[in-house]
Amino acid sequence: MERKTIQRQEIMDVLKNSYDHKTIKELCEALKDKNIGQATVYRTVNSLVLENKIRRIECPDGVHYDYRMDHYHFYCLDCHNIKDVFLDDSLIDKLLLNVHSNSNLDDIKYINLVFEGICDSCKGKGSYGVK
Amino acid sequence: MERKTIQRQEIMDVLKNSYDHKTIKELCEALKDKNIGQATVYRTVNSLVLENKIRRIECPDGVHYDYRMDHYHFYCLDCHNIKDVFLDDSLIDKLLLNVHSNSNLDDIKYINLVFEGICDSCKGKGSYGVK
DNA sequence: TTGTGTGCAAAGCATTTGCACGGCT
DNA sequence: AGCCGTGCAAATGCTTTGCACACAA
Repeated sequence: MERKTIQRQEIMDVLKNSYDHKTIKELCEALKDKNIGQATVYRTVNSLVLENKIRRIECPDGVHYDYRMDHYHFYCLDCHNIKDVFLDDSLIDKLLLNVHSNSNLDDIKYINLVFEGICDSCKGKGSYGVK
Repeated sequence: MERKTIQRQEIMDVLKNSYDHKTIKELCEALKDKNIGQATVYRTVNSLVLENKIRRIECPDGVHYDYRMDHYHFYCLDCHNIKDVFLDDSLIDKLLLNVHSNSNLDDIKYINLVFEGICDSCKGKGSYGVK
């Protein structure tokens, strides 16, 4: 997929202008007045991920997307919010070096990394696990 | 979920004795002569993941499971095989410290980490991306 | 023009759920 | 006995696909 289409541009725009991390459903919702079919949203988002233009965030509550590739994410198991996690580049380098020396894998194209836990505001509530 | 049932034991046994990283479908397949319903497999596996007894591996080709929690995984985008990746504990500690200092999150219960790339044997073939 | 992208609707899968029954404790 | 876990089948939900048309190159 290489062509610049209106749909592709609109989808990127929604992702760029979002402060949250949208799911496919939310993307469709945000684009509903633009008359873009959900099949197009799926196809476009998939190709953007393959091109390393956007990040796919695999969370327990489903898949979310982020238009930036320079950071990772934290998912709160209590409130289900996603927070950005910026890691030092040097640490990522060490990580890749470690993978290489321990497993002899040196051609890594993508890192799927999500931390799951309890965020600061939820820790105060002490409600995790309470039904 | 706490009870020791035959089904729960059988499912753990299959995972323990597998060298690959089974999907739900493969688990059901391996258990088909044991007369265990797929709903039970789903329910049991989900609770085992929540209890941190097994690891959920989110790959582009679907979800796989590993009965060990002491390592991470690499997914080959070409041959779709999954390889174990052992990371130094000290590095994981640094990772968590980095998350804490950069994002103020210190209650992390689970790390979802999958490296995606081209494995050694596929690199030789040079067939990645060729249709 | 030519082939790729799009929309729509339907198909395809993976996962969850309702319900009655069975088996741990 | 009481309740949780199980099996079955159906329901749900997410994602992909077939096809005809539209549009970027």
